[in-house]
Amino acid sequence: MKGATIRDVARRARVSHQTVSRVINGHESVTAETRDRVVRAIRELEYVPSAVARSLSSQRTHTLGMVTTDVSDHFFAEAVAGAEAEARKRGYFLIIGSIEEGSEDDERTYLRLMLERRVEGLIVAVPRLRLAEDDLLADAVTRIPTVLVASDIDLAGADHVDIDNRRGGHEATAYLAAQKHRLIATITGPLDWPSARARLDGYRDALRDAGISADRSLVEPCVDWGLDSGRRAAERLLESAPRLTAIFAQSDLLALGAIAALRGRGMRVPEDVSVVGFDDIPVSSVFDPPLTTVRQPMREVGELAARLIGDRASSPRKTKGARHMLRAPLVIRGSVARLDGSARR
Amino acid sequence: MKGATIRDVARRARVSHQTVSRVINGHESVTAETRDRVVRAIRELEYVPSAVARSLSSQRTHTLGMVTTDVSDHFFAEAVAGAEAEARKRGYFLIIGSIEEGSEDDERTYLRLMLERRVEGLIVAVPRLRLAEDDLLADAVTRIPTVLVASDIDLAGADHVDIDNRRGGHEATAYLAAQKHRLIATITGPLDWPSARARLDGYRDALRDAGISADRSLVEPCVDWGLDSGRRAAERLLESAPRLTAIFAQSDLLALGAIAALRGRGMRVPEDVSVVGFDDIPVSSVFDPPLTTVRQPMREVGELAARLIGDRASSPRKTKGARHMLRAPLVIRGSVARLDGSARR
DNA sequence: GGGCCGGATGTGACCGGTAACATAGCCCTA
DNA sequence: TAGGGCTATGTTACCGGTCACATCCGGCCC
Repeated sequence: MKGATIRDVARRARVSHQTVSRVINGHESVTAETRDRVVRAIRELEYVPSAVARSLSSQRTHTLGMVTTDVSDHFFAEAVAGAEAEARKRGYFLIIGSIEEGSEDDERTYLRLMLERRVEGLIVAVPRLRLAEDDLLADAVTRIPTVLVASDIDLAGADHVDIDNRRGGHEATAYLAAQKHRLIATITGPLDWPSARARLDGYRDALRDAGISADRSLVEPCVDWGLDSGRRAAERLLESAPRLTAIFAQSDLLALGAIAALRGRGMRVPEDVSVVGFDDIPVSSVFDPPLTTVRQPMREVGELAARLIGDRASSPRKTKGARHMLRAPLVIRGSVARLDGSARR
Repeated sequence: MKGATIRDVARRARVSHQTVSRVINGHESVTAETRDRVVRAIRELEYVPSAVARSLSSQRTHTLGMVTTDVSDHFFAEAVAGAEAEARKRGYFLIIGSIEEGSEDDERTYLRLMLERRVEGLIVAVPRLRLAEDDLLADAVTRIPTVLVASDIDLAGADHVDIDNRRGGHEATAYLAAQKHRLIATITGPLDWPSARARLDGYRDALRDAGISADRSLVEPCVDWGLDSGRRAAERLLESAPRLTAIFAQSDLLALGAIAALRGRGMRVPEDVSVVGFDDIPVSSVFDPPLTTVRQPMREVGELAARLIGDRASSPRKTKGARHMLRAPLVIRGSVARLDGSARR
């Protein structure tokens, strides 16, 4: 019998539906003998309890929702994996809505869907959030615990989790400066991403700290974070600043693209130009040269987001949301050379 | 009012709850005037309909479930993204369960959860499925449309979607043979993955077709698909078969690891040893040398899986499941050199 | 031996929607 | 002008669980 209900089971085991419910939920106070009869009936009828009905009557869905940028992006996939693991550990099920560039569905649609499904917590990992003033999101925050990931909008009542991009950008640039580089260019991601702006700020901070004056021709923004953009950006940089000796690229892919372009021009990395990336994607370590980069702990970001929600859900609601910054440490490998006053080109 | 229900709205708009339901579902036969009153009440009460209640009474969840291997693996993330996009296009919501290596939760747990949530279709993308004889999965198949992705178990009634790994392995190897290589080694993934075995079969087929006799010392299996494994495998190969001129690695990461190892031994790629990978991950094209590899259309796999389920759900149930093979084409780049009888080492 | 207690089980309402049918106007036609 | 049919709306049951409370029964205490 396919659509067996709790009452079907009850009838077969000749008990009340309530007793079946007790058996399912491992309640005390059921005779071993009765339990057996019920368990057997469940098996015979291939009964699978309905989470839908349970949710309706118990008013609990044991579900968290996560709205994210396209999961085929490694970065977000990691965050999802982290959040999922943590959620499951706490007895929640994670449902995700992955927003594709160019799809009709946007974050509002997903947010709405999740609210309708009565998720008990919400993780929003959409960096280019256009919802700043959105009633829907503000509304969600008043209903359920909400965590914003990698977003710069400040939503009262919501927790925020982010990578310390500014510090990461600072470390990368400072490291290059410490290796005696002076003409340090940077290839940024799309500047409508808060993370791109923060990394750029870190870059500028570090130059200032090192007593290097900023040069606008050394800053090259891209429309996306991909390889091709990195390649083209490097080519533009070589036009505008042919004497640069180092590049801080805001993503590993941008860095790899830049390296390809440099090689195409007959330059060696790191001997002629040093390169630092950002992300630490899996291939970075085997690239030739192994890429020096800033590691983003995305998995931990996801975990932390889920944990914060779990905490909020269980404890009496704390008043205001905090901003949690995870450090992105510099991983030193082989794509940066020390610039000695002597040998260069 | 936070927990407003359809009846609260009805009271406020001074209509019956059924009329509210009609407005929500865009039903005809509601006066513009009445509709206005209802819409206003909905807004004032910040009413969000409950998908839970709706599902219970309508017996429809508009939800597909996808159980997959860890989504932080690029390969599966792509498949998820594809399935999600297609599902949404058809009005379904995709909920995913991402199984982590070493976590307590296994596919059975997730399968169970999805069944409880009354998903209307199921995509199972767990290559190393231990469920072959599992009652739970067999049971699921009888209840709802099910698609198995990249699995070699044959489940009556379920559709199967897979990459044509055997053909892919054949193409890669045949290409090397066509470039006059004779001592062609292969680095395989874990042989408990069906895809690894199929690619190995393709490799063997191609050798046979080219009249090259198989040599067991040229086959090097790995415990995972990662970089380090590729590196170590290449080192073992150089021990056992120092005169090899080509390697077919069953994943791009294995290939990149192998290339790193070869370089570590002072060998050039492709001049001394040619390498072909499998996957076509994003960095393959910018690697130095650009990697010749077999492209896996994972996104399409996910899309197709979702589409098959949608079709099944809407049309009268076709009897048996079909096996759909997607072709994985060889992408020729720069990591393979033609071996002329003349110059070699 | 009656009353009380607590464990095992049953009863009925309820969660928030949808479905099916009922009803009340209203217009149209014979 | 009565009856038929259509439109707008209301009424009630139902989906499949959980919850609160009722009931039954045996044992124990005084």
